Amino acid sequence: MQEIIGNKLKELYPDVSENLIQLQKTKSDFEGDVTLVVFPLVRISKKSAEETATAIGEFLTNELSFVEGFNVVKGFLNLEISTSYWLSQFHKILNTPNYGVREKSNKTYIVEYSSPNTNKPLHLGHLRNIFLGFSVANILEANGHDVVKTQIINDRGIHICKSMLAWQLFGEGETPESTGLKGDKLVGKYYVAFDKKYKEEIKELVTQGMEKEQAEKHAPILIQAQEMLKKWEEGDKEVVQLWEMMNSWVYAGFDVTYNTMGVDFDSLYYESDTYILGKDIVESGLSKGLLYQKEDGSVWCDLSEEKMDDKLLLRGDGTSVYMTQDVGTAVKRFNDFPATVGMIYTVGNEQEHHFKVLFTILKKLGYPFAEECFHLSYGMVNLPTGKMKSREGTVVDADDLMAEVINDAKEITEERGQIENLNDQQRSQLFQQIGLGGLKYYLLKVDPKKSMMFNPEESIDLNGNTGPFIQYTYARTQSIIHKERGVLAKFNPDTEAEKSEIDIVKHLLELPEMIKEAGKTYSPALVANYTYELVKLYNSFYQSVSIFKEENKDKQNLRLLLTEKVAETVHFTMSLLGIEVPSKM
RNA sequence: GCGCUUGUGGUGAAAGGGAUAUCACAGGAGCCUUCUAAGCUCUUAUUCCAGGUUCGAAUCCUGGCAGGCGUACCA
Repeated sequence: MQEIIGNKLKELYPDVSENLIQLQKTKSDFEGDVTLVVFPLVRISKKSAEETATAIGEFLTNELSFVEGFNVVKGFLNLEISTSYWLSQFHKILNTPNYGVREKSNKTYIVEYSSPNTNKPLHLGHLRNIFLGFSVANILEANGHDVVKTQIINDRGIHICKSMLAWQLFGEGETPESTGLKGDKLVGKYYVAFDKKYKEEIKELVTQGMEKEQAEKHAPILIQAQEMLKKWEEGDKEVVQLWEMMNSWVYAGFDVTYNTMGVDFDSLYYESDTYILGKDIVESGLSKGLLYQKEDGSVWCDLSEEKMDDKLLLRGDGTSVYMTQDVGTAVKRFNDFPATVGMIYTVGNEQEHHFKVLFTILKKLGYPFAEECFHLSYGMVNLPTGKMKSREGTVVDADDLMAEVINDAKEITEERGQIENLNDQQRSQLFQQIGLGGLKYYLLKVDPKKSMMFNPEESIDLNGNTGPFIQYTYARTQSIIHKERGVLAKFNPDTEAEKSEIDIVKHLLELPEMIKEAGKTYSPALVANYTYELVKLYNSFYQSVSIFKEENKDKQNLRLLLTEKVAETVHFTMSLLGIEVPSKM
């Protein structure tokens, strides 16, 4: 429509350019469907806004059959568009296969999310991260791109050795099997055990008269952990074996969590692999003179031009830091997937500086893909009690939280759901869909940039702008669709239509643009808001007209088709958020 | 100190420079003999402050104020 009106306007004012034509939805307080903002055009028309608007309104009403009338309010030209126009647009939608999905672009995007440490279980913060990354991957796919979902697994380093050591010291041979604990939980338990012992030792040293700072460096258990790390780097057989065993526990535990979450990955990168490549790259960068070395042998990247502090890439003793490994990972990924035009790092905003530095270093090392890296930064999830700290045990565990929301869903559904005809397996699937749907929607509907407060006591809402509300509406559509068998005839675009029906059509027409925008801005929140808006319109429609009591077949048909299309769209957009929709609830 | 970022009804959020700022929750008033009331309809209440750019600013710029994050030979 933008195009048609734009072209028409050029007949009236040959000088107008595309960007002067601002069409938008008419606000609900005014008559009309589409509004042209005429202020930008007054320079060309050389008349007042009101006069210009009236002139254009008259012109368009005469020239375009679908413009039925117009009104002018303070320089805004509200155009009234015919019902038949909207219905013909709806007809087009019905005939578009995979409406909303864009054509193949032959471009590859890599989306990284989760990227856990292998020394503790996943927590609430990971949930926001993973749901966000997973959803962005889906959105990019809907935009026609090939997507590689990946993560970097931080499986080595001093923090990993800490839980290994604690297990060795206090574990008495415990295994997930012997304890019945999930592998990641068991390992996490020893990470906490390490910290407890460590703090005790510090306290003891301080009472013996040592400065706190010194004590923190000289606690025997820390020294032991550092020795273990060294042994690991040297390939000590026993340590590596222990490392492999405990990591395998953690992975088995993570798999269970990912499975419940309904997310997956296409490729995995391990820090234990990529840090070596990182070191090689840094050394070659040094020999090319792109990096510099200090007297103690440490290697740095000069960032003074960028007004940042220089960044260490290799320690004096030749060991690597986090950044070294990240350089290696990035290079490896672009080698593995040469068609990549974008790499999205889903990582919390606490690491914004880190990624700024990373991308700068990659650029300085001469990798053109540095331009294609993007840090999808999101705000922290806070608790009413303050910040989550894993060592202090103030985290909300991912598994626990999911179990809790699923249980909430169970209670509420048993109370008011329509589940008489479902068997046990179908019921538990439904509870999971609702509980997780609520949780995912809750975490995704907010702009990722904003930090958020999460109250586990109150858990998640079920009314209003929530996942279950959308799921509920979907279930309604399904119940209608199940009854409609045989009723549906061919669509007749010449029928009459209610306002609530046209409103749905208008919103459906916005789907492709929304998908595009969400892909461009990596924004699941946009998808969530769109879907919410759609089901609200549908519920309003649902309440105001009857489908099966309608005697006019064409009208009834339109309502059924709208129901089907809304259902299909909700299914699609919710799937972009990683949320399932039930046919009954 | 410096850098990034956020400030919108009581609470949580929305608004690609456009009209009288939109939703939800909570509060108030209604709607089930009718396709699922986890729903619908109505109602009360909001742009941190001060300047500036613009025909037009929640949005852009400058300066404050307040919160968050960062500024490691940690990850």
